[in-house]
Amino acid sequence: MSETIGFLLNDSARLFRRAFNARTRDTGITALQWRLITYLRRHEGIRQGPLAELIEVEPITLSRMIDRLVEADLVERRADPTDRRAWLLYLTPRTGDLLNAMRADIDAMTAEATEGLSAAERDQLIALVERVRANLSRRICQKEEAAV
Amino acid sequence: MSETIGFLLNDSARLFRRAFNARTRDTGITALQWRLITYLRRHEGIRQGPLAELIEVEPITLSRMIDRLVEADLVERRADPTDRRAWLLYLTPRTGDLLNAMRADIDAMTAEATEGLSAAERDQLIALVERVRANLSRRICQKEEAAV
DNA sequence: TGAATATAGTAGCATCTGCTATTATATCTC
DNA sequence: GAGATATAATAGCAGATGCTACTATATTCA
Repeated sequence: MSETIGFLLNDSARLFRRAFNARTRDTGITALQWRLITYLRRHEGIRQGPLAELIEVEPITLSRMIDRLVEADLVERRADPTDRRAWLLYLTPRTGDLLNAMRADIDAMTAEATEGLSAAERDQLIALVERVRANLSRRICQKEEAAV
Repeated sequence: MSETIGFLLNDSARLFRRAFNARTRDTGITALQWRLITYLRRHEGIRQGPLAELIEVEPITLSRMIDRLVEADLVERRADPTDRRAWLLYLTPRTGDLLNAMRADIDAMTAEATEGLSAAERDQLIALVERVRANLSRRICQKEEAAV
């Protein structure tokens, strides 16, 4: 039993990304870009820093994802009038159409990934993985607090 | 509820990698290198192709990971006497010591990630994620068969 | 045997990720 | 107000990942 939960999660996540990207390659949107956009849609006008914190990636990671989305005309950076260091993030008109067009694929992917699981098992899976995520998330915060 | 299981898995896996790498940085070994080495230890003398298939990554992905491990003197590539295209992979003497030294950290990480879960819940989590992984793995195979 | 086909591995390109360090701007403190 | 400190974002570097295309070698088949 040397297969720990960490590596199991990593494998599953990677296989999911691969399947997702294979399915949506013609749209030019990757799995993680789609997910970032869905977050952004619910927080239009947010700065990069808080968005990075929200999805719990490093600011530089987000910065580069935004670079590509701006390049693809899916996201717009507007100067923050109250702070010249900061950008405010907005979706472009293109984005809504793309999200809608991809929605069915996402749902199908999710269904395939959880095929054979009962509704109760799916709920339980999500609940358990969320607890793991919370544990790992909490560790980081504690570490930061300890450093202060 | 737009948080699908795929993205949840991805987040958890990423946070696990981050915590793992922060903890083992002084060893120079990343989470995924450690995991590759543990596979390799049980299959010394294997070729790159079959090992890639075993851990279900693309051959080129494995090839580059092996490059780095060779560079770090943890893995050795020996020419296959029966096929001049192929390499046989072996661990170096350094590797065993490193694995033993890291074992405690891995176990601690896993414990932290599943903190608050009962033994039964941990088993269930692993069982459910394994089913998801199997689903996603199977999809690829079906696709390949369909393509033939 | 020689040409067609298949296989083992790698190169180029791109995305995602994070660490450390840096720049530009804002805030705080004296 | 000026210097110290903090913050928003980015640059350089590196690892992990996969796609397409390629090279070198092996196998097959005519």
